[in-house]
Amino acid sequence: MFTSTNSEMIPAPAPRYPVSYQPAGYAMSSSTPGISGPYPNPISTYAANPSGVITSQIAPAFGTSLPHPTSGQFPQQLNTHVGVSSPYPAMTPNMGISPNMAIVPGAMGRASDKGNAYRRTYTHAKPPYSYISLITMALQSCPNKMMTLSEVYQWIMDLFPFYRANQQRWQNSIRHSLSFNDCFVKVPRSPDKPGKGSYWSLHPDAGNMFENGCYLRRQKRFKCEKKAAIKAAAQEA
DNA sequence: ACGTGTTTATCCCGCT
DNA sequence: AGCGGGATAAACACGT
Repeated sequence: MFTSTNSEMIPAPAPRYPVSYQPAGYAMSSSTPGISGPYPNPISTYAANPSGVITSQIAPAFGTSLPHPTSGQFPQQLNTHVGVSSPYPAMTPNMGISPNMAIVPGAMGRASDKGNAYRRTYTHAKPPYSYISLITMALQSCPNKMMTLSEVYQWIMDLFPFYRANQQRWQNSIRHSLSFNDCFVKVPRSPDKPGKGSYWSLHPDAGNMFENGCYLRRQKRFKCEKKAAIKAAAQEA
């Protein structure tokens, strides 16, 4: 799919987005030895012209894979000796199975796993990221750092098969997160780009909420003082 | 009608 | 136990 590393022109599938943005390519990497996580690797975005031809590759904001959910480190920082495509450090044979991993029948695994009837995979497990971090990653992956609600949904579903089910439940949570958390701000559509819903972006003062920390839980919730003051005044009246 | 956005409520969990 | 952050449910308003 979108896994080519050279710069030749690659015909893209029918663009889902009118803007010059395509979501991450998918690389299930069944040939990758060791852990074959369901997460795409690399996570890259591509600019495509209106006819759907990719014109350039945009450097991914989050490196070539997703950050480790608790250390914030990327796989290549954690592990350089195997081609790990999941956001976790590589497993060694005696590490056991992490609680976040699902075990599915149909072994592949690395050579040392031969005889093991199971393949380690995250495919059906809930990704270990909070909705806030998922939204943040989605927004940061986009060249202009803003997305519509439906683009956020699509980004999450493209990357995490888990979220292709029970959409009503988690999408409600996404809307709640966007609206409730001051770190996300609505950006009105420009008149030349009519459509449904606003764009969402990260509050400029929110900083990098997950930079050195945990992708499950922020150290502290970002609160916009101005917004709080307006809210307090409204309740006073 | 449906998607989007806001708000309130409740539960859970980890931390102090 | 109290608190804060997050997940989920649900009611409601609004615009297309």
